[in-house]
Amino acid sequence: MPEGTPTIYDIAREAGVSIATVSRVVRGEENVSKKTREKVQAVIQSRNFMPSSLARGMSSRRSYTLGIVLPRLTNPNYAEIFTGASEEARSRGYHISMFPWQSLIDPQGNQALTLASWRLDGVIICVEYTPENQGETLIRSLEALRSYMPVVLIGCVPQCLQYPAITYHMAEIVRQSVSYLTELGHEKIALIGGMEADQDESRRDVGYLEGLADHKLPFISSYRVFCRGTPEEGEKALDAILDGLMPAYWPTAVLALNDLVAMGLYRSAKKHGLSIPNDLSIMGCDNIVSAAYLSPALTTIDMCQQALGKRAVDLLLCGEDMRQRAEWKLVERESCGPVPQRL
Amino acid sequence: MPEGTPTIYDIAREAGVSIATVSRVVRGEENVSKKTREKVQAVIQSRNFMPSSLARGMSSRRSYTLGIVLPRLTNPNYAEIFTGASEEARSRGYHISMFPWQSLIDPQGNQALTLASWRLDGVIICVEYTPENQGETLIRSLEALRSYMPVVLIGCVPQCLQYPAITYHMAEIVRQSVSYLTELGHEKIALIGGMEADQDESRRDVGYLEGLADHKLPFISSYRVFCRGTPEEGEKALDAILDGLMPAYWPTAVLALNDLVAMGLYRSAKKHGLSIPNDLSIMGCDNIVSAAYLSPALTTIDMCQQALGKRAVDLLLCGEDMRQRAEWKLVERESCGPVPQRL
DNA sequence: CTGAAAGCGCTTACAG
DNA sequence: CTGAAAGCGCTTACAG
Repeated sequence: MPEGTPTIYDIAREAGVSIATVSRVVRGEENVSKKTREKVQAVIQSRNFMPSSLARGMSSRRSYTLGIVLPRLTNPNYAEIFTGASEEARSRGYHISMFPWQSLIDPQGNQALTLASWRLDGVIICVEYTPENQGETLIRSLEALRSYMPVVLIGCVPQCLQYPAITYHMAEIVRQSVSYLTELGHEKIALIGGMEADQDESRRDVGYLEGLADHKLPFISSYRVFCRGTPEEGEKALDAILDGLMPAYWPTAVLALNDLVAMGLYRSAKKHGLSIPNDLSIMGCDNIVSAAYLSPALTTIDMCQQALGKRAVDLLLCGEDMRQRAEWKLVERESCGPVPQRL
Repeated sequence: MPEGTPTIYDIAREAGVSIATVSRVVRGEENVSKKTREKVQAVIQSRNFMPSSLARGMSSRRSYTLGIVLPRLTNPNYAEIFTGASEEARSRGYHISMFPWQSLIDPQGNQALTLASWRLDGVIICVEYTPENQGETLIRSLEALRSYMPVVLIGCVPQCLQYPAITYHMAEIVRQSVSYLTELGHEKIALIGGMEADQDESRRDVGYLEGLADHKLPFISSYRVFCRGTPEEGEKALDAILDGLMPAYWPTAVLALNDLVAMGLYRSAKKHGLSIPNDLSIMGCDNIVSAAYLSPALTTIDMCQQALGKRAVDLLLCGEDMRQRAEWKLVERESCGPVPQRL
């Protein structure tokens, strides 16, 4: 930081008052005479004085700053969560700052609590259930962090963590998605999903099996594939299904982990000469901006990410210790259609 | 912050040493006896002690934290910049945290320097040239901020700001894009651009006119439209061009402000019964992840955003006062083809 | 190799 | 309505 940065002492001296008075003016306290206030404000203006949040945070033990940590930004829906959280925080007089996942767990998978060092007023953590960040390290990190600041979790939260959280209810979502597809006549429905958490209600595969059972459809193991949430992985996953089966056994509908994966499925389908939705129906999840602009436009699940971000801030600040479920809705577009009649 | 948070005093007492010694161990100083070090480290471990960045920043006058402010996260390429900057910062022992645009300028367009209060070791600011954030407020904010911390700018930087910066050379990019399209035989080329900065080299429209002149093509004013960087705006912009002209005068190629706008153009084209690239070639800018998964895959300009983020950190930390140009490259995919021969 | 002391820039009771 | 003083949790010379 440059040398000349003015402090509260500089302002006090120049305005001919004590630092306590400057502090009162800066914090907008009422009990300052109009005359003094104006004098001090004039000096503040002229020197472009901005009090140090560091000093303020130390002495008041509040930073009026929240943190949010997102696993990766390449998935646009995290941007939505951030936007929602940011607006809600601001409207309540808080500032919010985003920290990379490495502030919690470093690339080698070690606990890395730089986040804790910031003494924030609270932090929202979006957890994605992947082989690396489930398990011990995550849990230990969170426990340690909790002794420094309140934490609210978003996503697929491990059972053992009884924190305030907003959880994705993936089982129910997938189950209802299966219903939606069966109403269109589909019976050969594949799931290209992720590895979600350790509790049934968060697991896509659990909801998938329930959905099949609801409609008395058999479970065909080659229709259920796990993959990561990128287009590349999605493309590979569908390739694997299609290349491993005779066309007569190809699924007529696929539920994708998320919209990015769905984009990969589009490419795989094209490669295999399948037209969407005539030969193959595809359903995404997240409703990212691009989803509406794919061709055909992607039918997907809107996870209401902005609202989610707002609610997380709300939950963090009200201090209640509860779990909530994230809201969601199915967005019908063009990528799901009636089952092909050819067979 | 919870009450029980341990401080350096707690550790010192428990380990039977002075706080200076604890500080030395925490900071990894050499001159501590092995025995003392181990004793202190054991206590640190057991208490999960994490020193306060606030206190540390105050006393050392360094935070080892950088900031980055992005105009909005809905454009995925900002996520790329952040990712690149984040990696580079980490490899140099710095932490980086993202601040929303409101930390600089509030929604009412006032200077809002909460950013300055954080006494960061430096900040990267991605500036987008829009009617709201050009002009006085931005410039005053930046000037004030600069007295608190080093600043590096990315993007379309107003002429009058002689800061270290990495600038987009949009004029040259558009000029060469026009060339690329003329090589495919196009003569009726439209530009759906933005309002970039006040200097020629940053202006798409300047490069557009140069490109047309290079190839002795006439400038047709209805082919040049300004719009914001969203799909909706892009769709409207092309609608306006097509609806305002007889089909015989429709452009055969369009340069879009960015990939999101290009997605909107896809939809407008479809609505007007135009097939891409047979009837209309479209070129984007940014090379966001989705670009490769549109149908047809989008030909675009890769702005090398991750590399850009890395370079910005580099520039910030080396402290040199220079302007650099951002690198870029044309990515040929399927959305640009030979001019239609029908006419 | 280790400790005592001052200081970073604020806020917060406490007096007046 | 205003000021003097203590304290927040560290780092940094300075002594020893």
